[in-house]
Amino acid sequence: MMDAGPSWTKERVELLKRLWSDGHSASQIAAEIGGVSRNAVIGKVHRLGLAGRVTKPNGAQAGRRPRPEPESPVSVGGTPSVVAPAPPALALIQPASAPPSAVALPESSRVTIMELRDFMCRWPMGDPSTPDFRFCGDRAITGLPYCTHHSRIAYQPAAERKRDRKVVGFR
DNA sequence: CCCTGATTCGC
DNA sequence: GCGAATCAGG
Repeated sequence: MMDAGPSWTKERVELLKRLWSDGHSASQIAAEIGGVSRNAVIGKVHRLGLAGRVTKPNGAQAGRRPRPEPESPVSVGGTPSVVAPAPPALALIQPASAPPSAVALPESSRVTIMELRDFMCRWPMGDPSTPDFRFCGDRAITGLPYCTHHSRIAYQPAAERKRDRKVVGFR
């Protein structure tokens, strides 16, 4: 019987259209239809002109592919030695203007970056990528970015470590 | 690392 | 036309 590779039959295309317009993702559709990869689905969607269900702001659509460039077969396989401009240290940001509820600060409440003040502990709490990210906000030790509690955590001396020295190698 | 869609290009 | 590879981004 029919065992040829399940190509884009009319039925499959219609199913694709329906699922796509229903908001299913490409991988979901691929799994639903079966026998095709999500790339195949995406490719088909584009060929059908169904792409761009949601118009994103500024046409800031995902993934662009500028120009891979095959790489010269003749050139020597040299080390890229790419320049790494990465900044040496992460600068902590602090608000220049006064926070919403300035003056009176609760002793121990977490603060947002907008509420963070010079004298507040900058110990990060939570996931910076989530909206509930906060800083400790307690009174920081003068001259240090952290409160007493977090300073102890941040600046742990190498003490209490010399005991129990096991024989690591020869001697 | 998981996921998303977009794009390119050899087939 | 097809879709793997590769990309950018959440």
